[in-house]
Amino acid sequence: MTHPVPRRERIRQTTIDEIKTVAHEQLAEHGAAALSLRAVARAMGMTPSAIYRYFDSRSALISALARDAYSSLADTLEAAFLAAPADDQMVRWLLVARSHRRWAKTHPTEYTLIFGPRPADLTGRPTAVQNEVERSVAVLFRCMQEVVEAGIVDLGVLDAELSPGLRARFQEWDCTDLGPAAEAACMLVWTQLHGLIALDLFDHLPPPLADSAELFDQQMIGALVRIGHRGPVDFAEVIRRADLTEQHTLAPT
Amino acid sequence: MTHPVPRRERIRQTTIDEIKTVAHEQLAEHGAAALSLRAVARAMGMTPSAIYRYFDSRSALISALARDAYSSLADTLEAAFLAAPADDQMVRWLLVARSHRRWAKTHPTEYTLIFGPRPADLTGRPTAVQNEVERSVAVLFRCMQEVVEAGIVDLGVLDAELSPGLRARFQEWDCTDLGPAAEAACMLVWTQLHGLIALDLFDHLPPPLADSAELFDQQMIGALVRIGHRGPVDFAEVIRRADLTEQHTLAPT
DNA sequence: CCACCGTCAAGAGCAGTGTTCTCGAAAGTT
DNA sequence: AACTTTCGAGAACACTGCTCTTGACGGTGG
Repeated sequence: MTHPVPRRERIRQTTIDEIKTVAHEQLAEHGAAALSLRAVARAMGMTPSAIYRYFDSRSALISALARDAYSSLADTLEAAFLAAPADDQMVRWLLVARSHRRWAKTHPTEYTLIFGPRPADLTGRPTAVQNEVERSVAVLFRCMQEVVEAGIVDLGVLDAELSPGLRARFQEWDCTDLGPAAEAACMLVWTQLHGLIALDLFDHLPPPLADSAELFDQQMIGALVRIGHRGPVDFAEVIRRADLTEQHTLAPT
Repeated sequence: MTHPVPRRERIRQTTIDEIKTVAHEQLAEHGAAALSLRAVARAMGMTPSAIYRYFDSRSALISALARDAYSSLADTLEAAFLAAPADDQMVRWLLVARSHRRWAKTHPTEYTLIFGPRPADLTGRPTAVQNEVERSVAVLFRCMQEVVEAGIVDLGVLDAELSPGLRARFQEWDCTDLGPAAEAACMLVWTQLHGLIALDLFDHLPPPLADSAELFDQQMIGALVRIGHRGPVDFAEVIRRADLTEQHTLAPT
């Protein structure tokens, strides 16, 4: 049988992958700023100049790693969404949020690469990255949509809070068929999620609260509930259900 | 009259200040990672080695800048708190939050220096930085205390959400005489505030929402109100009052 | 007044970096 | 077999943070 893809390009792709792998290790160890092309080349028995056959510059390499990071995060979120129970929207949201936090904790350097200052010279992004990030927010939107449709939260309260100008901005965004209030709700939980993860990851929380999964759960459930809950919510009960399904899906690996 | 402080140390302090000033400019222009000791020395007609008489290393310089940034932010917040009307706790909180956002927008590199990944090798911090950051959170606590005492929000709802373990952690924190629920409330608005500012500053918001003061106001008021509001709140009215006092205090400069 | 001594700045130098160039060897194509 | 494209090596340039040594200046004590 013949190879549909030329042998030349195949081995080229493998070296590209090897470069990215080695670079990924260096990045995970010493941080993004300390990523050295020469060190990467040295680690894989190459000359620094040879790397330039595969990446135009150091920034290009980091950009590629950043794109992979975006993709990895999106994969994780989608997987969490699909693995979560479809009939319990509250825990589904909590599990998605948890997987986001877990990913950030397991891939700290990638997280800073994505959400840190200036995403590593991602200037020339021909919607390559954009697609990946939209996959992530899509998961968030689906969670929100489910929660609203299930009648768990009422967007009426939040809708009343929106100023005309802000509502116009949300309508201009319009990346879904949900209304402006739903988009505002997404932004709300989104900022809360990112805020807590970032503060935690960068050691800006007081010691007793650092690395606290409980604080995260409480804030994430609360973020959803406070949008406009109908009736009281037993936080502990939600957490217990989430823990249960998580053990169920994580155990048989 | 004689100088109480020796002339020697005085001129030394001025050169230290000059180094910090020049470094600050370079930092503001090309970012923190691109700060070059040689460039700083070149800009002020010095030799690179001479700078080592004043700063042990490049990290030491950046740490010094970071400390100043912390101090600057704390000053800004305290000033905003004092300038705000004491009888309108809701707008007082909004004005403090706004000043935080404004500071972040006017000092982007300093903000990333503070809240970005690994605060620039701030390993040896003998509570020097710690004091400054506590000044900042103190302002937040005072806002929360005022709002609670004024009866604007009810901590009872939030208190019911806390799990025993989480309540224990908050009590262990105990950096104020307010209860665990109040501290949880502070963390809530704190994460929301930081999350939105960080996302905005690092260009992670969709274009229609980028750099939106309206979104910020809505989220900040909402964060406070949703903790446990008594009766409906007219967001537009709060914003109008805040705008008024802001024009009042900003105009006569 | 002079000698002293701590402080300062300069200069050279080391090890490292990203990047660009040229050149020879290998691989694939005709 | 000849030609072309691709690849890697090596040298070189302009940087970087940092260290060490060598003088020079200035305030202070004899």
